[in-house]
Amino acid sequence: MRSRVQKSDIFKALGHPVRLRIVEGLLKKNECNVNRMVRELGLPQSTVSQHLGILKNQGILQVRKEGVKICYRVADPRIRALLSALENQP
Amino acid sequence: MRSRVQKSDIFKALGHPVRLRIVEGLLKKNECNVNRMVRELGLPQSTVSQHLGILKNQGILQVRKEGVKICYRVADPRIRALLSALENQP
DNA sequence: TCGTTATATCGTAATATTACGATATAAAGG
DNA sequence: CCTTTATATCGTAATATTACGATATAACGA
Repeated sequence: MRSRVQKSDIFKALGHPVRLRIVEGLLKKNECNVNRMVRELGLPQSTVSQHLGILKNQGILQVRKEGVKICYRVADPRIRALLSALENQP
Repeated sequence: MRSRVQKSDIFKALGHPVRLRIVEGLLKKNECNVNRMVRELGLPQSTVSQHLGILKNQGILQVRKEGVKICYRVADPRIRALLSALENQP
């Protein structure tokens, strides 16, 4: 339940370089399946899946099944705003 | 120094409920010394100091000495934008 | 100088996270 | 049914974080 997710949990979930790369990639691509992320990240499948699970649990990502493939996308609209807040003003 | 801080490190630093409370309090008050934060947070002084150190190391907080007291404030202008990005429409 | 106040750092036990191979599950195609 | 492909979960060793008392440091006032 996203209502039970604390604000600090959102930050915590994004506070890992791999997870941040996943989220940024998804914002760019809109949607991506696990295997493609595994290839692009160059990390073991179990590692990527574990990170995806964390992001999903915080309500940051959302899942859609497409046959055998599982496609992830960013579910929380605040995430894009969050990241662009870091890009701007040095 | 801030140039070496990864984006995910900013999120990581904010990804703890106590540190987030500290930062939010400082954004509200503009500036605050350690002892006052200790009183307001109701946590041991060493615990608060440890969290302040983490926030300072990431360039999120900045320090000013005022006699014996050490006053902290938010140094990184992106932090306010970051937090308000989370407030709005979920 | 001494005591007090304010803050940081140390030491460390408890807890949490991370990475990753091994294994499980489940859909699709033959 | 069997195999392959895609993904999740398990088990666990290594590592990191957390909380907090104890201790150190440093400035101030008496």
